[in-house]
Amino acid sequence: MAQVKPMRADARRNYERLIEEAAVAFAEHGEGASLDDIAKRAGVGSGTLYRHFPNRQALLEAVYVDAIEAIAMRADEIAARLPPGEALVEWLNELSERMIQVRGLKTLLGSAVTDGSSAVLTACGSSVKGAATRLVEAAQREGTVRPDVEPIEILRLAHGVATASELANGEGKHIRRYLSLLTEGLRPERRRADGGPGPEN
Amino acid sequence: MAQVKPMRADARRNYERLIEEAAVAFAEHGEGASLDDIAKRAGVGSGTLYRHFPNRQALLEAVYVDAIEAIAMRADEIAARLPPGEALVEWLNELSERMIQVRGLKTLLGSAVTDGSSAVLTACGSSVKGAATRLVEAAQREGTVRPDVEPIEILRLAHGVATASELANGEGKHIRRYLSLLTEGLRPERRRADGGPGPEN
DNA sequence: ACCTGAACACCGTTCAAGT
DNA sequence: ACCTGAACACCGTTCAAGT
Repeated sequence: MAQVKPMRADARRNYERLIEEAAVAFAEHGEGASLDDIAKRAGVGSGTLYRHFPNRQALLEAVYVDAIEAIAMRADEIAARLPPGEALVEWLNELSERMIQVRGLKTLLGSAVTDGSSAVLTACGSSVKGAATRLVEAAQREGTVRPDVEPIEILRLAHGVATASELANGEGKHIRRYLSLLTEGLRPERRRADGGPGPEN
Repeated sequence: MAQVKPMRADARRNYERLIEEAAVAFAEHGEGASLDDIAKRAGVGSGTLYRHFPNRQALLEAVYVDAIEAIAMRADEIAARLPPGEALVEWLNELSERMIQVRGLKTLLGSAVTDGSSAVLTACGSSVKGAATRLVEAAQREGTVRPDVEPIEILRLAHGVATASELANGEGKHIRRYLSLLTEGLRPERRRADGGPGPEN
């Protein structure tokens, strides 16, 4: 299942070179980097780039799949270390940080949580959605997150928090701050400072 | 003070025609509409467009100043009708709605609340910042908004909310929902359901 | 003082010709 | 089957020449 059709040796080499150079170019010039330039740097004709990646989105995704999968896996690592509520916040923090630090990742993840997102991107974003769902539902069972919020809503709001932090300054210095302003709204109204949702009557 | 240098009649006419056509083009093709096309539709050479508007941002701003001023003025209308806390939320709702409905306005207002925003845009965004400041401070005096949040932070978060709603679907159906998830975090933790911040000791 | 529009550099995308 | 690169259409931006 790994490879439906084994690529011809030269095709495979070109494919990999393109991804390498695309990663460099995106990091250097942002997600709008010249596709022609990427092809040239990879030592292939521009037509070859289009053969492998029909549009910029496809190339962006190929470049960032690993980073996206890594984010999804971090969710479980964090969940094993922290109580559900804190784990969710911590993961959202890392997610937002990466969206700002890795140029192009924000737009890509944005399309992944958009209502009418393409089938290609749905596949790529689904592991992130899965991770979010696990964290959110655990926190809801724990009682630290409102039971009426959907995981996808939280992902979209994290995207919003990243956007807000980006406005504040280029890097992600304000993520924690904006995230805390948001999470307070995600919690059920607290009646007490101590633990346990003590029965009222 | 209205006009430092009265423009030559033809220049003034071109200036206005450009803004008119730019408004149509931005509404039709988004904020990335072809500048050359706008010049052609306005019946002027492309150089004339650049003479009046050195870059796309300048043109966008000229097209949307009125809309931006209108938003700022709405703040006072709403403040006269509702208690401070509700007024803020209502205004943020209208602000976010317009950011989504009027193409290009979101990016423009985004630059206005960005840390290192250009001098041109600062001038244009300052009335919005003023409006936000009045509403936020009134709500803080009333005790319905945390005293440690800055107006500019709330403007950035509203931008984030608009972004999140945009991901949810093209129009702004989810703004109220996402805004309420946020505002819960803007309120000081409620100890009581009844009014008045009763003195603790 | 202002306008015009050709000219330039740079894109993305396609496709006939090659291997 | 895959690659090449010229060709095309379309940008933004500049600037010499015009009024």
